[in-house]
Amino acid sequence: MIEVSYSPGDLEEKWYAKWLENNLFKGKISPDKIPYTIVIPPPNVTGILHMGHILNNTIQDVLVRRARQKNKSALWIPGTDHAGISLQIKVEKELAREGKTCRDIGREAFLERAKDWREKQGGIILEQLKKLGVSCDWSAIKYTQDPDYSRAVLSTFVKLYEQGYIYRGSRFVNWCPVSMTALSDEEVIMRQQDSFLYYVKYEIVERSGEFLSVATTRPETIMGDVAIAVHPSDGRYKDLKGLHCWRPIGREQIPIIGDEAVLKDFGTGALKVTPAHDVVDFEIGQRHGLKTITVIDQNGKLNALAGPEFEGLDRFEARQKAVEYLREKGLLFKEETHINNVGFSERADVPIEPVLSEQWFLKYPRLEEAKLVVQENFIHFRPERWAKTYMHWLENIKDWCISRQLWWGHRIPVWYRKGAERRDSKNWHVSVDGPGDPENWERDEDVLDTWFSSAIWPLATLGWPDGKAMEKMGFDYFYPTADLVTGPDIIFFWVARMIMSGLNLLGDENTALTPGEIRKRIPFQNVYFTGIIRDNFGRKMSKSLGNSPDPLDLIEKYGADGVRIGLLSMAPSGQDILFSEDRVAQGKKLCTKLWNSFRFRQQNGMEGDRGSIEAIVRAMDVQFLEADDIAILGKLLNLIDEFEHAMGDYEFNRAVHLLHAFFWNDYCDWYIEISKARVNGTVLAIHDLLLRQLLLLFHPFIPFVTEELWHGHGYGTKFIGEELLESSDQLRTYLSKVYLGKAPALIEEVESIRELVVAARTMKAQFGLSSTRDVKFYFKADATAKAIIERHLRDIKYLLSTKFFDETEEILKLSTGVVALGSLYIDVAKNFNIAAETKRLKNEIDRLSRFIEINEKKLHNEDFLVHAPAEIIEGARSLLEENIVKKKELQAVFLRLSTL
RNA sequence: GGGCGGGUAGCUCAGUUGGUUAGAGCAACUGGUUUACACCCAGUAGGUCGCAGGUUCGAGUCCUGUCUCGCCCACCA
Repeated sequence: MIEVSYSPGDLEEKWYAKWLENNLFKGKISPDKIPYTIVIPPPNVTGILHMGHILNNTIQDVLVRRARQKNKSALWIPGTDHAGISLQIKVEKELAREGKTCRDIGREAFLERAKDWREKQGGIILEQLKKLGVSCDWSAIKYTQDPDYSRAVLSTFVKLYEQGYIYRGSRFVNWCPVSMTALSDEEVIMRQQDSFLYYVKYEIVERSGEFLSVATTRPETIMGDVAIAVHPSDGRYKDLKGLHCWRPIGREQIPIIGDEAVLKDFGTGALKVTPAHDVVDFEIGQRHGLKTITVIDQNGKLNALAGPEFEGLDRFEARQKAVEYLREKGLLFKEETHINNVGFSERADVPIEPVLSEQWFLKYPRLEEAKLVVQENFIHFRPERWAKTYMHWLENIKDWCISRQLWWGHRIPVWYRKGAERRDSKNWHVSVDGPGDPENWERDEDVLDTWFSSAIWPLATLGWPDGKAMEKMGFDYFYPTADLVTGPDIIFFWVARMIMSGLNLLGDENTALTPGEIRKRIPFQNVYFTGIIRDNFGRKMSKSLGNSPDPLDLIEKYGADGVRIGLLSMAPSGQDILFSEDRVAQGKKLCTKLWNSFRFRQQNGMEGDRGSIEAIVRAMDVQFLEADDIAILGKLLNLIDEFEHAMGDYEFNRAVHLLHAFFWNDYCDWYIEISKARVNGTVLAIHDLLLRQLLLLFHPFIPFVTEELWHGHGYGTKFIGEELLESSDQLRTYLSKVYLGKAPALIEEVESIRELVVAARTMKAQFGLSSTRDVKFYFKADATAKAIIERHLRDIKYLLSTKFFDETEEILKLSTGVVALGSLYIDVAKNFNIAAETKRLKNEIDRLSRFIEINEKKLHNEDFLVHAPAEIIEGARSLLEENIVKKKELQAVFLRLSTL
């Protein structure tokens, strides 16, 4: 038995605890079952739960629960990510509030604080996810800095180093002057900036008083200029080649050179060459053997080489100062507004500085194979179009700067011989455990990019590379994982890198990648990219905008089930999602409605055995079966087929919509209502069958309420999550005595009765008659239709609240409704408004006339008759006939009206 | 500059390989407590499918162009 009212809060907490107690989510190695594995995209330990997590994890939970229903052995591995820069920044901010910096307290103390922080706060997000009902195997939980995981990360580094993919080099990198670390290209966000283009006068040494105009957006780097470059073929500057000009700040002679990299049509066609602070300039410098003058340090401040007036200034203050200086000296031709693209540091949100520095780089392994596995659908992207994005990235890929000048993270497993030249690899020791004589070595100070450790998530969560751990976790059984559910925003950061890691790190390096071998190595078979959740104004939901509702508040208000199904119903596959709380409210309404439909069943007595499908079918007495019963069962079978199809295509919103429509419109609004006119054991058994299957179908989406109802109605003693879902074929077998072969015809029959009832109700409503008022109805129909109507007479009368629904030979009443089965008449003398009714009829007749005209033309068109398939022509023909009859009927009434 | 996605009812979106009279939810309006549910029931109204061409017997659906919004990629200082 179930309670009168649905209150999600209590029952959700109750069932989640029971599920955990009974180890329902434990991944088991069962050789007789097909494995189904998902690894969670590990949330940042610094993150707070947002709507994106809710969507993402609901989808994963639906997939995992469905897998269990299909008798697969499911394993969903949860975990968290140590969030390198993000946590480092958090701790630094905490220190700043205490008036300290990380350098004040030193590396060891800093790491202690970071660990404290993560221990206190890092688990919160997973605890919050539990409220959503996620069926993760919590015994398999993993954190990217667990000792075994860290070893896996370092092993990966060592292996890639040994394979020759990792190297150390001095290159231009994206430098974040706030975090004081190098970043990968992916961590740089290009933004359009309104800025100024300054045209600066460079006096020509050999021609005193003559100036060259050079356009720049960065006057603060003038002190680092080592040349002025023009395009060799630029006629304007032909005669200046070989001459020199005066650097306007830090006055010195610099050469005028020709270089193809210069664009003639930008600015004045003359480029100031500042090799230390621009990649193109650096390359020009290399080509011409120019020196490099660094005037901006790694903290974003100008140094002594910039001159005493600029030393110590921040780069943006320096820009202002340089402009003022030039203006005072009359060395500015002009300043114009200019929109340029500036790279920003993703985390610190400041412009990055291109800086030449010594870093560790990774040349991506298995690039070609990584393209192939997606192109050839070894890994299936959904929606498929993301494959293009993926390919484009791989085709234009550059080596990955993996070292970070941070403390929080996996420290690079490289040691340098003390006092020896670090650049010489002879003085390196690269291993997971370090050198045997540590006193002679010093370890690299830097840590690895967080994404470097994320790249092996599907491997290391399953114990890789430790043989024993792999066996314990069932690596051979559970790998590769089945579905990865994530956002397209991390397709480069994470998805692509996982694919390359799997292909490169598993198996023997020299084994050919046959299709079989590829299938063993890929980390997942499907990648489902969710949409990004946006607010009502189309803005991305974010903390800073404060436009994201707190998921926990929503769960409090609507229940986890309501939030889950509401969110899925608004999540079209692959499209961004406009969040609306309204939809979540509808999710709860659905749960409430489900609850109440069970109460209807409950009110009619709960005797008998409902513990299995067999028992329920046994309670059906064939002689009491009516058209409606067979029709609704037939519809259930159709629903299951369509539902399975939608789920197979990962179209969750369509699947939810199908369930919703069947449950609400077909089951509640129709079948429950007509059942009220004839409650008997057979009808109740049909209700039980429908309710039971609905619970199973709904369960992955709304696990809590379905669990409660399952037990409340005694459909089984096991948890609903342990039950297998019957296919439509299996159900057809169970229901073999129910004449399901007749279902298609009966579904159509019931549809025609529904149409008739709707028309009759509309007639009542049009005359302002209460839907409960007992009005006399008359109908006119041919013999076949009459037989159908009479078969459903009891239901019709019940649904129309009328005692009188009878045949008539002639048109004797004044209002009419025409449906496929025939014509309906109603006596409405008292409420009759001739004008209104005439107008209604005229509109309807006009509409039909237009339709008839178009279709007659169509059916007289030779080309149509020749080309169109038979069923289309037949359909058009019968529809035309139907409408001609309708029109005639209406015209007859119309004529009658006009004689009054 | 290149690529991708969207523009269908007031709002949010469905609309399978072209094929019967373009659908749903919300909002609006009208009427309703009959054996679950007012978090409900019954009904009404509302759309030249961004625009212009083209292909076709037939186009929301395919092609071309165009406008518009959003996202991703890209070292014009």
